[in-house]
Amino acid sequence: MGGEQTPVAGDGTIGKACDVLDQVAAFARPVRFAELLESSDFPKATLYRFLQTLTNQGMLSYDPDRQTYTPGLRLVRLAHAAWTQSSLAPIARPFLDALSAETGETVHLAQLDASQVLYVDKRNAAQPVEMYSQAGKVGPAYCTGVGKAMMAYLDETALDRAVSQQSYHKFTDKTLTSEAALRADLDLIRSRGYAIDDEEHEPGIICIACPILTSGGRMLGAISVTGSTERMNFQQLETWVPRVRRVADQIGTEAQTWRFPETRLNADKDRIQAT
Amino acid sequence: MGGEQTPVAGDGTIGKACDVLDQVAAFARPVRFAELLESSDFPKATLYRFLQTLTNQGMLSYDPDRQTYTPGLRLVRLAHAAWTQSSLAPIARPFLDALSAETGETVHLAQLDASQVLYVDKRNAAQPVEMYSQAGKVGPAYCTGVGKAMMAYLDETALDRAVSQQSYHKFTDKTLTSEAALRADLDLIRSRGYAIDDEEHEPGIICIACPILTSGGRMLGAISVTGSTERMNFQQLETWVPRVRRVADQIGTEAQTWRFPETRLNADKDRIQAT
DNA sequence: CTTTAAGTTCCAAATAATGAAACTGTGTTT
DNA sequence: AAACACAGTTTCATTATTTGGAACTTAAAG
Repeated sequence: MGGEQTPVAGDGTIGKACDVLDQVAAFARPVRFAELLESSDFPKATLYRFLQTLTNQGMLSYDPDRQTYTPGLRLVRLAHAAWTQSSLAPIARPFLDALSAETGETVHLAQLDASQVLYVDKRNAAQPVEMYSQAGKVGPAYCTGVGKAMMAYLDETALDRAVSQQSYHKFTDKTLTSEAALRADLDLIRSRGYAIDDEEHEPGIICIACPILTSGGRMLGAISVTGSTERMNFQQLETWVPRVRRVADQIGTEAQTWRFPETRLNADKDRIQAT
Repeated sequence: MGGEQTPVAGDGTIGKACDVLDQVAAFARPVRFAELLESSDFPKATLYRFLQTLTNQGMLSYDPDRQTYTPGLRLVRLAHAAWTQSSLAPIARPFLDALSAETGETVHLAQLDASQVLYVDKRNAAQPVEMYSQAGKVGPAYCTGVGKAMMAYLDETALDRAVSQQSYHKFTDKTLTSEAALRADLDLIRSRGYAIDDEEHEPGIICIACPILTSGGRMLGAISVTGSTERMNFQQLETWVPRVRRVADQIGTEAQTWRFPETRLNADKDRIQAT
């Protein structure tokens, strides 16, 4: 399964440290030193010192019983800050609530991270949102509605990089599996103003997605409404397009206008009320 | 060499980079270069390059319109991995569900991170009191039930460090504000097996908390049941202690026994069902 | 058109990272 | 019990990166 390596290499020591973090995260389970060593380009001593330092910093966590590493708690703390300080997710929240209530369908808010789709928030008709089990997930960009909607509005440089970094795995027989096919679809998306995913990632799952843009044309993210072919077809799903586009525009405008509320030094985060 | 100057100890370049991340997160809002420079020990050029590199790595995110930095999306992705790979949170989940259903009160799962309480999971009360804490949030350790429960079971070295790192701000007139008072309470907690928070953090909020320990005595975290003085007193709340302790023990045992399920290389995480 | 502040680049000196090899400790085989 | 294999840890001379004062380039204010 190709493309798990970050060829971005550079950025000195910090870049290497981040690579190690990604590597640990990529295992999707607690991992031993020897396993990491095998899948790593670093020599033993170097990798060892990285793990020591990162663990010491709380970016990794080490289980002495099992002798395994996992991504650390400090990341959770920092991610919480990332989520709340973002100029997109907190703003979009009420809009997602509304959109979810109106459509009764699954709604996603996504951003682009390292040419991948990162789901930042979600409304599922049935289940309530659980922050770190649902948001934070990543998915492919070339075969999802939000992914294509976002890529379509990247500037040329970023687009080239993003397009070339996709892995083009054929999830279904409708998946676009070439750069050319993807670029053609992106052109279509730009002229139409929204993206569709016609079972390109999962059979039976279709969706429409709109980019979130600032007035200056900068792409911030995307939102989508997802349905299943068992319950609906594209005709029905596309009736939501104007609504979704309006919501996307509103979020884009607000995100641009919005200033972070002034925090008084004292009574800002004392509302924890939890022991 | 001495090196007594820096308030924040550094693990070389990586430690410094992490400090910068924390600093950005600590502002709790998008922050400009100049603001960071002012609150930083680093010289201009150094800080500048750190911000460049971290932004480039996705650990920070830069808003070109506003010229501000916030913690980056990559942290959200990594935190998601931290949450799912942790040997505590996923295991504790069903137990929290059960405890929440039985008690009808707010239930927290916390871990210790840098001598602070980090809330890792949470269940809201049936009759939701106004509550702002959420997963990822941090709180003080010296005046919360979970915080004291965890500190009481640290080994001597870690305890000394933790106790000395508390800020001892007097939130209410019942807050313990000295190292001596805290240590005395921790002794009591050890002999009793659970911690109480008697409005020490917020007026009207009381709670009982039990540590989660491995059979080897290693402290993994804590769980708590929180109530409000308007609806109940300690007599009532403490009837839950045996139940909470049993749950904590079960979680501790499972966390120790548990092996991460083998991941098939193929059909691992494609169940995203999101476009 | 100045002036001031904010952000960016340069480069020699200082510092930190590197990694081959040697070492330690633990558990297993002969 | 000695010999071995193995996973993890430490050492240290070499090499590469980081550092930060100062100079430079905008961008806004007077």
